[in-house]
Formats: sequence, structure tokens, C-alpha cells
Amino acid sequence: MTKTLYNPQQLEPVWQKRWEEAELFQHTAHTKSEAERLFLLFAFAYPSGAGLHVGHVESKTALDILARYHRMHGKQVFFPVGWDAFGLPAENYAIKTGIPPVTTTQNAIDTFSRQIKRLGISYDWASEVATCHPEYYKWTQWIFVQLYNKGLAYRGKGKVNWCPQDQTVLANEQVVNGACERCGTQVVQKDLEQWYFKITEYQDELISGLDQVDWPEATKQHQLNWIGKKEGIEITYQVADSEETIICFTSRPETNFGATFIALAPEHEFVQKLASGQIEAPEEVRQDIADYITAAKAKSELDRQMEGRKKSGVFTGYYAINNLNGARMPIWVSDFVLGGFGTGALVGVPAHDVRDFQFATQFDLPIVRVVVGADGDTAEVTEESQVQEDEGTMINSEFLDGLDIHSATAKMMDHLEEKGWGKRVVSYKLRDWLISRQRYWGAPIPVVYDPDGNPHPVKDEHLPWLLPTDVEFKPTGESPLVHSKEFIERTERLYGKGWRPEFDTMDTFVDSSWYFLRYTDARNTERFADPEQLAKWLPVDLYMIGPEHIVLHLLYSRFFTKFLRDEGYLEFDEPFMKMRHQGMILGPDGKKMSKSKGNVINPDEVIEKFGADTLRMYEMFMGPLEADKPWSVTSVAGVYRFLQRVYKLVMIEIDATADQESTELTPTALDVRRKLHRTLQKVTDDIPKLKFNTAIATCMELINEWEKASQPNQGVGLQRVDLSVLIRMLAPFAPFLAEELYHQLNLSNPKPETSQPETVHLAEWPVWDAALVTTDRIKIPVQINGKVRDQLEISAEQQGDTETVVAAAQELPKIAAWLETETLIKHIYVPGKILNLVTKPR
RNA sequence: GGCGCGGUGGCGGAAUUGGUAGACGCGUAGGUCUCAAAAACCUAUGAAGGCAACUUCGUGAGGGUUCGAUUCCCUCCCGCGCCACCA
Repeated sequence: MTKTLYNPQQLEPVWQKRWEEAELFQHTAHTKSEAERLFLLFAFAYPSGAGLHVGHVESKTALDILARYHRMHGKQVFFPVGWDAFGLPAENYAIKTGIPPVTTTQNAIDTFSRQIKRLGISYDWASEVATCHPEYYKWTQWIFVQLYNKGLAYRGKGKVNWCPQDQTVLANEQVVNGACERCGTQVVQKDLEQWYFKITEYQDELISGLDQVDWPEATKQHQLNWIGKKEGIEITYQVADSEETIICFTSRPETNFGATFIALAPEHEFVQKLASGQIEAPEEVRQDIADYITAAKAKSELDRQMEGRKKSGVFTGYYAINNLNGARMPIWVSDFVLGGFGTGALVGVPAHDVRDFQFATQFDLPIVRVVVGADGDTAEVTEESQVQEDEGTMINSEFLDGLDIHSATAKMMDHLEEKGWGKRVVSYKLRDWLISRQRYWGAPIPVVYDPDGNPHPVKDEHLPWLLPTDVEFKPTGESPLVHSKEFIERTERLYGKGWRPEFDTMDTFVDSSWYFLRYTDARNTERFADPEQLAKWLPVDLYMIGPEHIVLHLLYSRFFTKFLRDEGYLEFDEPFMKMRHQGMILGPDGKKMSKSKGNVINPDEVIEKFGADTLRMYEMFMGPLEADKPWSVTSVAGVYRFLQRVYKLVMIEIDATADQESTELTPTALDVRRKLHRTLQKVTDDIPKLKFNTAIATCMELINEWEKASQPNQGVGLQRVDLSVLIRMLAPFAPFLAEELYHQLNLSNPKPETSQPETVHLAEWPVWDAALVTTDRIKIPVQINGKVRDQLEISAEQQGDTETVVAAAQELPKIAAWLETETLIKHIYVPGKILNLVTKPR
């Protein structure tokens, strides 16, 4: 009697154990095979104490399906796993509980590993890496030293974002709406000496390199916006009655005849000099400016938002001369001018920039129109709605009058350069990367200071520069490492009396900027990876990564890649040739899952109820991979039902057809076989395009048809070859079920072919039979005036014969009825696709 | 404000070199089985009209191109994401 009860809870752990024992997908990095290679990369995750999330399941499963599919096509697939294991949560947890991060992190990794294995993800565990392991961060530190030696890692004093809660510096990117991205506390500005990586050295290549890669357009756009390259001109203005000059960056110099003021950021040198008295000014002006600087500094990002777009400022008493027309433009200080952009100084053109307009009206500065827009308004600009920022024609601008703004820009730039009043420049938003963190749970910055306070990189033989363990976890405002006796003693022992270590650790983005390189040679103790290994696998063929990492991680990884290439370690420019993003799995309420909303779906519970195959397949079936999709508790059951039906159907079929190999197929069975091959064709086509939802839908159609054609408890009389095709086709999606059925099928065969592999996952991907996917009868929809009225069934040979098709269509009763009241004017026939009869009423 | 993405049944979604809109799944209704329920299975299911055959309408709104538009063009509306006083 055939077993027809699908029991995933029982069969899945059995196969998981066998695969693990057989090391089925292990040790692929150093393979000697010359087969086509494929590096599939999953964005490694932070192992949080909360365990695996359904969102992780989606992207892991998607790549796992690809990995299995390509392996079955005979390719060498490298599909490694690792952990972005340093970071704040573990340290904050340690502050709360006293449990060291190394312990909680290892526990979390263990939990994640168990869950991932239960899911049947075919990772190569032999190449596993964790950024917190000394064998890993030794090379993170080594890369730091290489950057240092090339002058690309440097110490700089600067205004930094400081989170009072986490007691650490944050990169600009980690400040969200003026608050710490981790804890939500308002960020304040602080002046500190910090370590930076000079990513700006590569800014142009970070732009041009995007042309080489197959990434979603939106992602490229994000990167471009972040780098923020803008071409413009720096105009030098003489300050009247002074030796000083002020340089302003503008991308719209053609409006310069309309310039009526200069505004400087509070950080601007001229302003600083005024405040300190280096530049002469009446005492009350000096004091006002000094007060303004202090007030601006104290303002948090939140304060700035609270006061909205309201402009504030102080007049310096000085004027700058506009060389074009000799106009005296008052010089103001205002915090709406950003110290970090351009030169920290702007030339105000109120008629053609809303912010400048607001400032001018606030302080009664003149407004001069120099562009007439599409609305033809030539009047004085007195309302904000009249401010003309778009296309237009120049007026009141002497030699520019009558030109459109674009040619005027070019002409003005030429003019300014000729006169020596300005210089074309390119401006970028991208800043150097601040990597210092006053935290414990990270890779120590491998730097020691001599007794004079000069930095020196830690010597290679002292790497890894170990993270000390004799520390206390208290939020003290400085790195806990400051209080490590061992750390300080180690430095003096190795470098001499009076030397001290750098107490800061590195931003975890440093760790994650090169892990994909390490994967290829994860146990190498001599190099970060063997050149041969790197050449063999890189660049990555497909990177699956959440949209939240679009900007920073990718930018930093690309920077590291380009740097290591320039150092001669790599031979490619871009690390990730193709990239795709998985969408977010939302809660059943359509909102982002979060503990506080109580809408979190726990993958463990789904597995317990339905099994891992159902969880995997449901997530793939939910919709397009890249879309955000809400979880549906009831829809999961639909996928479970499908797998159950597959199991039952195949088991019945195995039983019924075991000894009928030589028998001819019945017409019904042949129809099912045809459907099987059409399905195979579609699935084979969909998987590489990551269209898993439609691939699964097609499989469901097949099972529906098959079931309908079946005799109760007897199947339809298919042969072993057919069952084998179905099972192999389902293997990437439902690896456990497929393995079980594969073995049942082999057991049923009295004479197993000797070449049959032990596991379906090493079997060959089936090939669809071209003869079976074509049909000899086809149906052509017949339209009248673009509306389908009937279908014409003809033989495939006839489909090219327009005369016959049109004639036959007119014979159709429904069409004939329509033609009784309509006159046929013409017909449009797309062979094999559609026939449209164009008529007019009689 | 800038950049990007999207809008199709009760729900998730299919279908675009322009060619049968709503595949597949969920939900719902009715049924089979059962003492009953659950599970499973069967049938129906875009809306309106009609006993029915069928007809009309229908892919955010309005125009346009076309024999034919969810798909292409124009003008809007709405939602989401990211960045945001970036000169």
C-alpha cells in the first residue's frame, strides 16, 4: 500500500541530517573543476538575538533556488555564508546584562545556523566567516594599514555627529532626521579628532563604474545622488575696503546680474575671522556674529526642522563687489548656508531661488529679475510663487539678454574664466568616510601612538591586533578599551614605554566592505585571500541584498575593491556585476513587521506547522521578489495543500506505473506529459529571471490538470521518466519533498540505472522535449472591432494561411451572426495570434 | 522641494517588441463526506442586466495614437520609499 500522507515534519529533518553528513554542498571554493563557475552572494546578516526573520528566508531561498538550479545544470556554484557579527546591539545588551558580546554573538550565530539548515539552504559552510573572529579582522586591520600607507586613512579634526545615548560618533549616513539611526536619540555636533578613509579619492570612478554593472536603475540613481556630482563655477568676489575675497560656488552663474547679496555659513573662514577680531568690525557687530555662531552650533537638527524654512542671519557690515556690474552686495552670515557644501558661501539671487527669495524678503534685500519663464511674467518678483527657477530667457543681463538659460550659463562661465573672475569646478556631496567608533564590539583600529602623540600603524607581525577582553561594559563616553590594562601593557611591551594604543574601533561597515573577498579563501592565514582564488570566483555574479543597503555598504565595498585593485591584489573594477533586491515581507496588516505592532511572523512556527518546503515555496509564491508583500496566514495553507497534492499524486503514480514501463501512454496520459513539458519549459525559463512566483503558478496548473485527468487512486498512468522530470523540476523549490519522492521513485524501480546519483540535488536538470511542447491544433481568438467574439480552432499548419483563416472565421456561427448586421471592411491577422475583423454597421 | 517606485476583482498577484485582462493562490458561497465539526474534495466566483443564449461596462482620472491600449504619448490625481535649506 502506497504511503499517501505528506508528513514534512517527519521527512524534512531526516534529509537535512543526511545532506549535512554527506557534506553535499561543502568545500566548493577550492574546487578543481573547470565547469562554468557562479558566485552567488547573499548579503550577510547581523546575527541578532531575535533569530531568523521571514525576510531573511525570502532572499536566502531565492538564491538557494538559483544555486540548486545551476548546480543541476552542471555549474560550479559557490554559495557561501557568513556573519556581520560586530556591532552595537550585542554591546548594548552587554551593558544591560554583563554578558560579553562574544558570548551572545556566538549564541546568535548558532541559532541562525540551526534555523538556516532547517530551511534547507544549500550554503557552503566550509567557507563560513564571521567579522568578529580574529582570523577575519586581522585582515580588516591589514587593509586599514594598506590604506594608511597610501595616505587614504588619515586622522582629521572635524565636526562630528555624536549620539549622547550610544556615546559614539556616527557617520552622516547613520543620522536619520537628526537622530541616531539605532536608538533615535537627538544627535549633537562635537569637535573631535577621528580617523577617516579617503573615499573621495575614488569619487569619479564610483560614478563611471556604474556603467559596467547590471543593477536596478533606482539603485544606481541613489548612488549617484549620494555622490552628488555637480558642475559649476567658483566665482571670486573682492570684499570692498578689505584685502579679503570670498569664493562662491554656483551652478547658475548666468543669473549673476541678479545677485543681490552674499551669504556665508557660520563655519566660513571670513565669519570666524570676524568673530575672533582678525577682521575689523565694530564691537557690537563682532559680538552679534559670535553669538550667532554659538547659537547655530547649539541648534540640533530637530531645532532646525522645527523652525522650518524661516531664515535667520546677521549682516557683517561688509560688501562684496560683483565684477559684472560693480554692484555692492551685502555680506551676511546665515545658517541656511551649509558649511560642508561648495565653499560654504553662496551668492544670493532672490528672483531665481526660493531660499534666496525667502532670505531677501526676510531682510529687505533687493530682488532683481534676470530670467523670464514660460509664463511670460516680466514683472518684479514680489511673491514667492513668482520665483523663476525653471527654463527661461535672459533679461536685464547685458550680453546675455535673449539667450536661453543654458547657453547663457556656458557664455557666462566662459566670460568669468576669461576675465579671471571665476573657475569652473566640480562639486561633490560625498564626504570622506569617518570610521572611528568609541565602542568596544568592533575591530580595534590598528594604530599606536608614540610618546609625542604621532600615530604609527601596528606592525604586520602584531596583527591581528586583538580586541582585549579585560573591559567593563559601561556607557562612559569613551571607548571601554581605554580601561583595558592588557591593551595598554601590550602596546608598551611591543612598542616601548610611553606608547599608547588607539582606543577606538572601526565602523562595522569596514568589516562588511570586503567579506565577499574573504569567502573565496576563508582559512588563509598568509593573505586576505589567495590571488588565484580571487581570480577564480570574482567578481560576484549575483548579489542579493535588501534595499536598505543600497547606498553605504555598496559604496564602501566598491571603494575597497578599487583600492585593492590599485594595490595589485584584484584585477577587476567592480565587485558585484549583477545585483537584485528582495522586497520586504510585511505583516498580515500590510505594515512593516515589528514587535511593538505584534505583527511578526516567526519562521520557526511556520515550519512547525507546515514544514520548511511550504515556508520556502510560499515566500517565493507571494509575488515578485523585489516587491514588498504582506504575509497572508491563509495563503500559506494553499501552498501546503499544493505540496500535499504533489506528494499524494506522485506516490499513487509510482505505485500504479512501476511495472508498466513498456506500455504505450494513453491519450490522456500523453496530454499530461505534454503539459509537463510545457511546464518544464516555463519553469526553466523563469528561474534564471528570478520569476519564482510564476514558475510555481505554472507547476500548480500542471498538478491541477494532472489530477483532473487521473483515475481516483490510480493516477493517469505516467512513466518513471515523467515522474522524474516533475521531481527534478520541483527540487530547487521544495528540496525536501523532492528528495523524498526521488528516493521513493528509485526504490520502486527494480533495475535502477547505475548512473543515477544518490540525491536529486546532484541530478541533471531535465530538458523539455520540443516535440511535446508544440500542439497540432491551435485556437485563434476572433475579434470584431477589437472585441473577442469567438475562437477559431485550426490545425497548426493552417495558421499561416490568411485566406483560409479569415474564411473559416466567417463560418463561425457567432461571427456569422455578427456579420449579418455589419459589413466587413478589412481584416488584420497576426498569424497564430489573433484575427481582427473590422466592420461597419449596415 | 528633489530623486525613484507604484496604482489591475473582496485580498496577494498574472498578462507588456500593443493582440483573448484577471493565470495561480487566498477568501467567499453552495455541495459531497460526517451524528456533528475539522480536514479533504467538487462547483461557482470582476461588475451590471437577462430565465437563458448573451449584452454592456471594466486595469487611478481625463484626453490622444491605433484595426486593437493594463502596455505607447500628453495632462492630472493618489499612495509608498529614500534624500532633503546641496546654491
